[in-house]
Amino acid sequence: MTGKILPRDFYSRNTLTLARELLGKVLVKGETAGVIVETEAYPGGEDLASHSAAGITSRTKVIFGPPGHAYVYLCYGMHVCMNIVVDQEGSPGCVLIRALEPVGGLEVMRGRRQRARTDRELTSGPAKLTQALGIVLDDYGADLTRGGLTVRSPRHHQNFAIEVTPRVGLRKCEDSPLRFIIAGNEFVSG
DNA sequence: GTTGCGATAGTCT
DNA sequence: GACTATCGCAACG
Repeated sequence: MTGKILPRDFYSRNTLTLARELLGKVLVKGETAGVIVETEAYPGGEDLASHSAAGITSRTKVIFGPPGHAYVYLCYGMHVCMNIVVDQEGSPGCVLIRALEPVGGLEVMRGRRQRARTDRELTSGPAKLTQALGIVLDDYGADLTRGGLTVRSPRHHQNFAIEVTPRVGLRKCEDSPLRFIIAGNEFVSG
């Protein structure tokens, strides 16, 4: 179902490049897996919507560390969202994973997301996909090049068109075109 | 099918 | 003490 784990070097490029490159890659946690079909870039620095714009805190420190790690945080007091730390150590940058197309462990996902009435609702949103894959706050800082939470190449490469739109759910910098989706994919969020 | 709103807790001012 | 990178339910059409 999935190919090789992506190496550290893959992640040490700029944030916008990674937001595009991560589309079509496979996020794997335990026996569950999904193809990344929607991402958002949070470059830090000048981008005031990035959590890292406020500087290094206990929550954001992983974003300033080496790339290829997970930045997991709690949103609205009840939802868990997952980012991938990118760019070189010392340069803040991360990519929010907003939607997946489930490709493995569907039965496990359905068990974790009883509210989902269709398979589309399993992973068509940032907090839905973490619930479906069993990603929790304890996965903060996890190394994505080894262990139970990894990102891999797809076994069979497919061509697809990429669409760019503004990011979702922001009050700051809401017009910046930093959201990337696989055009026409059914599992992209609404 | 669409719109509106309440829940809930960690983080920073 | 305010704010939040969301979701799901209820009430419409």
